[in-house]
Amino acid sequence: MTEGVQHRQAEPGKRYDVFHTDCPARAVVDHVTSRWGIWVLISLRRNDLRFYELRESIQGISEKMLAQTLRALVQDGLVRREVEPTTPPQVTYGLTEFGRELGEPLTELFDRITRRLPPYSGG
Amino acid sequence: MTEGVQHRQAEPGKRYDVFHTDCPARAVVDHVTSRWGIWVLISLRRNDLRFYELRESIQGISEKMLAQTLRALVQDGLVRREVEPTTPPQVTYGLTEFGRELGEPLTELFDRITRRLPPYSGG
DNA sequence: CAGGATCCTATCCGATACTG
DNA sequence: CAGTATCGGATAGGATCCTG
Repeated sequence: MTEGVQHRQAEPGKRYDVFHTDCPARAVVDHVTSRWGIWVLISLRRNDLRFYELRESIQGISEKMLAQTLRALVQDGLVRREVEPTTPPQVTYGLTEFGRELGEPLTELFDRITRRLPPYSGG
Repeated sequence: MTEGVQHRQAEPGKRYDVFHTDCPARAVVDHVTSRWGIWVLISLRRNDLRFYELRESIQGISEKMLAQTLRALVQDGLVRREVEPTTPPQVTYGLTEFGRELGEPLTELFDRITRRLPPYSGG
């Protein structure tokens, strides 16, 4: 990290850094590291997916949380949403360049964890 | 922290990965990406810190959450805890090799976000 | 299929008080 | 200093029902 990041204090008496909650980056960090955000991002790294494909890929996620997570990620500019006006309607999600940028360290993180912790004793 | 992971059985032909399981890696991911986990890890990358130093470094964190986060991270083998039997007692926290391994992508993630989102216009 | 609205519970997390 | 224990408000998140 940039060494000076933490103490980016603005006013005396009011300590003010990214570790605290006011920084806009903090919101992105929160979304990315939210319970489901990381999985959505990693899932979409491979290829674009539709809503139900995402839901199946990330088993355990509820539709509500998927929609909510997706919305936050789209707003943050990490995920791109494409609606095809067919019948029935198809919505495809994919990563933006920013999303792909963040997907890398996220995948690396995930990778390092699983490399160290064998997923299943049975294989 | 979040231990309420969906229990899912392995079915033949069914994809079974860390995305939707009680895989041990999932717990680590949850701890690392917990509200405070990432900041503790990043803080400790620079150098070892004592409890109160961590608390001051990560402004906004309560003692309860710091202790709780630290405990989880120590249990996961990411953080090392050293007690010096002095008076008053001193406890120093530092990263294990595993912790340092994970700190890298975490820092990279954080770095890429802040690089894109300038923390403060006035800063 | 893709999601919004609602209800409700689990948990997170901060404040406070106390211990060694 | 370095925590632990407890309480209570806030919120995250699941289940279900409903719509275009």
